[in-house]
Amino acid sequence: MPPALPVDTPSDLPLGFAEHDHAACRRAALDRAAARCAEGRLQLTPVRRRVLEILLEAHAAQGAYDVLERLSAEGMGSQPPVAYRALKFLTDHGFAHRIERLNAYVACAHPEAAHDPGFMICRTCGLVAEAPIEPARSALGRSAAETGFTIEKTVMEAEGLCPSCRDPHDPEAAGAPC
Amino acid sequence: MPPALPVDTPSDLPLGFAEHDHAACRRAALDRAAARCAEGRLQLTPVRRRVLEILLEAHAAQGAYDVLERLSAEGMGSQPPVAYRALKFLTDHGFAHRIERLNAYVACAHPEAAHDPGFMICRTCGLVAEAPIEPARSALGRSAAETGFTIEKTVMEAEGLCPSCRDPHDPEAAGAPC
DNA sequence: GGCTAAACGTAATGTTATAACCTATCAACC
DNA sequence: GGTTGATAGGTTATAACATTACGTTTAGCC
Repeated sequence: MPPALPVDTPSDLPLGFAEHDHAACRRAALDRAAARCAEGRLQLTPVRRRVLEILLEAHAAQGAYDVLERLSAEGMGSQPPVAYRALKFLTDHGFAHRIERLNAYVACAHPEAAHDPGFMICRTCGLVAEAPIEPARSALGRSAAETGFTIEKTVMEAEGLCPSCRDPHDPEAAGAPC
Repeated sequence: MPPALPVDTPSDLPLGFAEHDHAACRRAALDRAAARCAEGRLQLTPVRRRVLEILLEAHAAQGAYDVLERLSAEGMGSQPPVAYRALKFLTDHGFAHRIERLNAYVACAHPEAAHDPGFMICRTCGLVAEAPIEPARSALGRSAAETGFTIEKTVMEAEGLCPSCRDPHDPEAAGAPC
């Protein structure tokens, strides 16, 4: 068995596509969320914590009803609002993001700071990688500036093939297990 | 009554937010679509044509069921697949786009050529302006290139306030009637 | 005419999301 | 110690969005 990989990815790939010690990755994200909640007087209640854990299980998006099914199996509520309320808390506070293209949710890969996220979604393996975006520097941001449009929220999602799915046999192409 | 405005907007605002002769705008879009269909052996059937007309009525997004209701009132089909099939035809061939953020559809503002669209969505008046985007030059495109991710489709949507809704009394701020 | 492919009509169902109302908990305050 | 207000959770019902499946019609072609 190989030694545990560091949480910070050795390659320059974004977290979703890079091989890494995911158990540590999950733990770290959960700890950061707990710390942020403690600071900000936000309540990381059992349901909210569990939903975040479920989202953290993989760098892939999960539907609200998938999450609900997991909760339900564990006796934590069986009706849609339970899942939607927890997901709203997590997305409102930046612990998770909604992927509009998929009507689904992912844990945030950079929960340290507020940011406008962009996503790369692999249509084959379903992995989602998050890239921080500066709206002002995006193509759409430039259009908005010219137009006088005030951007409040951005949705930036690209769908396609991740390195591993594109070149299944290329060892250079990352190592996320697809 | 003022003379008709030219279809090409006098200001540098994108179509959705700029004052313009919308009747001419609609006619032109419909004519272009008809021409493209004739060239490409695509059938612009009555239902498809009517759905495009409905979408062209305003530079705002309409839900599939809004469209269906209109069709239904005119005796052109009353079940969801009627609307969804027509919308799929229009979006597949670039005559319309889907706005993921709104689960809704807009007529394309630049149907001459294939393009990756970006959108500015005003949360107050609902107007949607389309900006052509070059994915390769977008922030997400640069991330993808570094990552080795192959982009096949992009979703680029900004939600916020259009010039008119932000500065309701400023005559400089376009003139789209909100 | 008979064939095929594309489009359409319709019923049923699947998937995603929210409204509305009530209860539980807990801390602040008098 | 009881009242109050804020926040979270439980539950029912329903709204909103989308697709599957299957049969019929239409248009073009041999």
